Amino acid sequence: MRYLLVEDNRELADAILGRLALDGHAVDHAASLSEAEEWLATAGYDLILLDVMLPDGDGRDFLARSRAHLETPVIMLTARSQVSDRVGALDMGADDYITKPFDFSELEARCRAVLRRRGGAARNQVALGQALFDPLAGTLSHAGRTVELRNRELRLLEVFARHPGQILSKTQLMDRLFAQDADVTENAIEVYVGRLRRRIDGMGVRIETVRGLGYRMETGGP
Amino acid sequence: MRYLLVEDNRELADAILGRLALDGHAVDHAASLSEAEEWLATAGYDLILLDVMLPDGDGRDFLARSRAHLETPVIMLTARSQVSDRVGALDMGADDYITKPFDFSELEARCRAVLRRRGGAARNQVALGQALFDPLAGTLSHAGRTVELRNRELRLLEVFARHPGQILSKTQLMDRLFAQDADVTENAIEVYVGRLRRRIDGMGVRIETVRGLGYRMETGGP
DNA sequence: ACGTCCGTGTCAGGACCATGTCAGCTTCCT
DNA sequence: AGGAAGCTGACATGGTCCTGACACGGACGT
Repeated sequence: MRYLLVEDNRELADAILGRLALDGHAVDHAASLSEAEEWLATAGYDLILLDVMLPDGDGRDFLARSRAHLETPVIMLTARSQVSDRVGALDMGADDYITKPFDFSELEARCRAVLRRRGGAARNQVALGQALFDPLAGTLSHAGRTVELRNRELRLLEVFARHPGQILSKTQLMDRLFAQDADVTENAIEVYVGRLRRRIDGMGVRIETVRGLGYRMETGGP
Repeated sequence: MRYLLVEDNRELADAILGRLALDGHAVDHAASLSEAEEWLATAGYDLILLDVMLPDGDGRDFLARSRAHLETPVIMLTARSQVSDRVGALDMGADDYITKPFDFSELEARCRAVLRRRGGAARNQVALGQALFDPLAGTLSHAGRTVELRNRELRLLEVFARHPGQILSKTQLMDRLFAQDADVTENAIEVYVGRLRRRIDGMGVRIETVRGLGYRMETGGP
């Protein structure tokens, strides 16, 4: 899953980033509302964790403005358990809220709960060439055949699907698949590309090697 | 990628220059704000690394003045982790900041992140005559035909695309293609120009030889 | 608590290919 | 004609990439 964390306290942000990365999620970090908007403009997220107090505005106002054209679920991080904060959060369109300080396991539980609630309703499938990619189900279908992808393969294909035809370096892919501080060899990417290739073989989607630069997904040919 | 490093400590500057050159980036160095302005007037950059304390002024003031007509992303290099420095940086229009002393790999990660954030959204295909050059995909298309370029050819064409119609000496091209300390003959450039020519033959773009001076890309003719 | 299974990341060995050099050739200028 | 500059086919080389095998650890069921 791909999260966006909007939180200006770097210490707390790092802690959350680390913890969520342990669960295998890709988490981007914005320290302000303007930064959050940049992230949102460039990528789709499954969940947004939004602080209330931010250097350039109030998270609730931001949410109210964005709700019209933003369907991603949002969990608010309220500084204190002030009633005003909590009441406002849900009214503004947040899916849940959690008060600081909070236990990480509780945060994870809230995330799962919100994702379950949202994910059950709308499931969007993406066309990849003639194949049909369902990120939520973790499947790829083509010509009546359906393959199931595992966690890492799924995330890898998600990244490729978001940048079709574009060369993605192994470093870029690592940034998406692993946590910043994760100590992983680039070889891991080679291995996962290999596994993904074997799995999607003959499904109208292929991943080409561009020697020295990275990989590129092609959706055209046979 | 083309970076501008604004840093007055020569020792640190050299270290950064060396490291970034290893990644294949072209990095120019300015030791003061006035020098930085000269560089900015002559060339376009993909990213600027800007120190806070400079002999002729404060990097933040410089950034605040320039932000209106400067859309290049900026990473601030703050001397210490002083809160005043850090808070100011983002408000002044920096895209990110990093505190000295920092690890080179972290600097690289920040650079990647900022570039991804900025450039990730709009896929910029460049028109080269009647051909369409897609640096991210590493392809050149013309009249329904598409050729794939490899690493060195791609970088070479990138350099030419950035200076269309301009004569580029073999030395200039070598500086862009190879690391500073790389021990490469000028003949390598001749070889790569030849390979690139063969690949883009008939695509409305050609590279002319200017005897004794270098090469020049022309986009006009057949 | 224990055992099993599955997903994950590393490693080593090998195949493959982009790369840079060279030598001989062509082209251009004087 | 002669020399200098540039072009190109061929080649050795080193790096990049692929893959089977394996160790590890968490998830899960019993």
